[in-house]
Amino acid sequence: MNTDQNIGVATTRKTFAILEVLKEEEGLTITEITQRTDLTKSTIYRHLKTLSEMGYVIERDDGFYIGLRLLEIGEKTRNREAGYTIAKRKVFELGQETDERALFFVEEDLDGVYLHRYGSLSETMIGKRRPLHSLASGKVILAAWDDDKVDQYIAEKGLTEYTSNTTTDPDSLYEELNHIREQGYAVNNEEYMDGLCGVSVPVYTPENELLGALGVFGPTSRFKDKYMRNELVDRLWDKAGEVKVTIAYG
Amino acid sequence: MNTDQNIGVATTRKTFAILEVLKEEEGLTITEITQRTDLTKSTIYRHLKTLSEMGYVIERDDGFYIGLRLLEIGEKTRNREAGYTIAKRKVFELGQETDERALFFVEEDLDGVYLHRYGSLSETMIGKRRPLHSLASGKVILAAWDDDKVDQYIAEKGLTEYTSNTTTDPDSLYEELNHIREQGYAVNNEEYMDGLCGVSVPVYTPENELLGALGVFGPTSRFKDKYMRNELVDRLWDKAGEVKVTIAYG
DNA sequence: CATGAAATACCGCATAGTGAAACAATTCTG
DNA sequence: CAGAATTGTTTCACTATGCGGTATTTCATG
Repeated sequence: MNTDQNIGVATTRKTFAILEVLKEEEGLTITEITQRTDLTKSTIYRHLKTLSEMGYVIERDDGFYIGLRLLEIGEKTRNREAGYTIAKRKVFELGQETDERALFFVEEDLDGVYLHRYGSLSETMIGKRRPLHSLASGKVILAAWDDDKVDQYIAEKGLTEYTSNTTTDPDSLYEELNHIREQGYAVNNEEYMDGLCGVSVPVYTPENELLGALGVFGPTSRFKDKYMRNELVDRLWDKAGEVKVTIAYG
Repeated sequence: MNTDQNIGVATTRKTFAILEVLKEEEGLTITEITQRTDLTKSTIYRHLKTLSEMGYVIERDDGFYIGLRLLEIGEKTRNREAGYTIAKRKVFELGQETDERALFFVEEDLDGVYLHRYGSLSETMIGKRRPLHSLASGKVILAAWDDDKVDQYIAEKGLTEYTSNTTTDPDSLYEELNHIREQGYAVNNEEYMDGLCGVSVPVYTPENELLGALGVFGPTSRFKDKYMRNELVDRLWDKAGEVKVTIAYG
């Protein structure tokens, strides 16, 4: 067993260190990237030239930018499953019909990731990662797992406290997940961010495998218990069912 | 001047050679990637281990997949400009209102790239690259350039013929671009693919810089001249104007 | 035109990536 | 269930290649 970081290619790590910096802030110059990484000017220079020659990075007058060839690669993940594309449509419909923010959420490496979102003002949040135990959609995914995998999540990721409402105790989490399994949906009551509530349901494939979670979220002022548990949940179940049916019968 | 491919980091090229293969076809094993590249088994092994350790690639039972961390990086490009996000909304509205396929198109490295699209069945096409001279949206972008840049496009990319309707002669192209500049929109009459027509308008920022092109496309049977040039163009102009206004005044 | 800063080019050195081959694990096959 | 075949993983010696310090050029600025 080899657990040290020495496996693999150090050069590739450097390349992605640069790309991650550009993801955070575009239009940086070489010397600005020097300050944000522990890489040398010549190293960054060489890497950026390589990347821009291949189109993964774009060089403009004011600095370097992420290239659209990386978008092309990344988008592959959103088209992997037929259900993902259908879910995209459902997210938009949800947003339009409820006039709230809506999302489709999947898990990767024990993180929750936004795959589709409706209702963002400036940023789409797509690809952003969130802790599963602190969001309605995340808890829906946890509830679909067996105890072993939930244990693994707790062990590897920990139940970090984001607000005073975050579930940080394993036993409480297990109890809550059982409850979610029974009722078929999850609610987030300001557990990740103060003032933000949400409700979410699981989306299954025709083979009854979990595809992801479909959810709606918004300000506490508007997201009262009755609103979420009656109006929104029913609509979410409908949409989740439509995804399943559309996968099966087009 | 250094024009050979020896500039830069060869190792990074190998990493992306692997990622490009996975973009084309996910779920490949190491030996399958060996057949699709000129890389050694051990090299691919080491690169994949590095990439999956960083989350840019996901290892499953049946092979390797593009990781969502690459989606996160790639999505940065779609949120770069405020106008991009607004255009996304407009593309969806266009699709809903016309019940046709709609797109928002930008240029990078002399290629046209789909940034937003509505109405795809299985694949979103986002990030896919198309030749500018063979699509309505591409010609709109060419028409916004000065002759020098159009010359550069012709020289570097060439006017490849995709159908018998593709404009392959520089003089005809210049003539057509002038026409597009006058009328303020472009039409694609089966110039990229037989049976496929489209119409597109430019989208400008409040500073009157070209942001991209907004378009609608569909089958020749439905996309008659009057339909495109009256109904659709007016609606496209409206939406393009709304993008501009929304950028300026929120 | 001088000054400073950033980008680019150069180059010797040692590291780190490479490929071949050996080994282990897994699957296929009769 | 044994043996074969395929694939994944590890090892290792070699040297190609990535690295960083420095030199040079370009560019902006006063």
